[in-house]
Amino acid sequence: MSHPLRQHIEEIISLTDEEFDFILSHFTEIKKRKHQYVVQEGEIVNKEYWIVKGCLKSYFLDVNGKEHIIQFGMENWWITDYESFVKQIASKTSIDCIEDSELLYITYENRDKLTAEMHKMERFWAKKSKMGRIALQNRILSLLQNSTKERYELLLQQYPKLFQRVPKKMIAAYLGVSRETLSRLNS
Amino acid sequence: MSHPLRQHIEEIISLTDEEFDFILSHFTEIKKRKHQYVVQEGEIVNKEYWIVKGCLKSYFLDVNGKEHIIQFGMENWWITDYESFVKQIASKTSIDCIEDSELLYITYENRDKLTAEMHKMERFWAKKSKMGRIALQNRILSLLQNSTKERYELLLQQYPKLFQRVPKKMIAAYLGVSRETLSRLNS
DNA sequence: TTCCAAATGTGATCTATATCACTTTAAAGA
DNA sequence: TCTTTAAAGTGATATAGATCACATTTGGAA
Repeated sequence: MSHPLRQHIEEIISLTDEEFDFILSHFTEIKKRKHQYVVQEGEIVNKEYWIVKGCLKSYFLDVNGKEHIIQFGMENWWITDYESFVKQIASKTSIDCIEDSELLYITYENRDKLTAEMHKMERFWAKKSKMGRIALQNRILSLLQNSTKERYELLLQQYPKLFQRVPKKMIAAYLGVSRETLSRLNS
Repeated sequence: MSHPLRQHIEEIISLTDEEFDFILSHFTEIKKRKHQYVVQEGEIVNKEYWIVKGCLKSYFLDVNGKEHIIQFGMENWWITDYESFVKQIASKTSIDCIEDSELLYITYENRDKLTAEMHKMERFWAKKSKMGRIALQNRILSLLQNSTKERYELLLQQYPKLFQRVPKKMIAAYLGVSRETLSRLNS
């Protein structure tokens, strides 16, 4: 069985063994424990992470110290502070591990290099960027259109595994609702 | 003075006269009157529009017939149903002119062709896609974090011109609030 | 200029959700 | 295993915003 990252990339573009080895050589593996961070607010993020195993959240703390979750990440997902990574400015968000996690990261420089060296990967990331944008637009539409209960049920339906892995209060912070209200949705 | 589209593209990549002429040859100009549509819900969108002059809205009608505005477009902005255009599936949204408008459009095929023929344009659109994604993420953050009044004031501050050009009820439909509540924010 | 439709403002009421306070349950360390 | 901390449930209350109803203003179209 091939490397999970290879399977992931080959969902979009096909690769030879040599090409994949070349790609993989631009990545580094790291392990993090639950509660450890991979990105901290204020830093200029120069890595993009691909999740081999585990679960993470990217979140923003507002002026009142309230947490707003932008994204959960699980196996086969990419995670970083995208704005900081792309623009090379200070990050507004942090990323923490919700479980012990195994990650592969690529640095900004290596991603740049790989994009230039290998046109297929430029296309891969362009596609990912397009798909990410579409997903965000649909989330906005859902925030405008659906009630809290509807958004809760849609999330439950789309990512049932998430509910076994992350505390409800984080689901609430993702949906933009208080944990008390979320709790009462079940009754 | 050079073509406005050239100025727009040259904010990201520089072009020779020949290159720009080549790019422009892939576009077609159209004019639309106020209240005319450029995209209708249900169609497979195969054009991306660049606004030379005018003002448009892309919106979604929910099951109750309530309008939710995804995006306003004014001079130098791109507009289309991005999900329909990229995935070539039926559009969930419609796009109407709020004012008489002059548009340049590029078809899906021409965009594909131009991307393949001219690497610079592949990079241009990749950059646009990244920036679009960042903007959407910030809008989600704002929906999660800010009160209606704060979102109203942020919009007013970011796009003051918008308030002279579009009815308040559309601003309300963009912010995700009733027109009555928006009206009361001023008092 | 007149007339009609759309846009806007505003009062009264209803409802979903936030917030605060406290209890119960579960999980993680020591 | 015990102890501490985090998570989750629930009642009471406050509040922002939706909804309905109607008045007023504005902008086009005839």
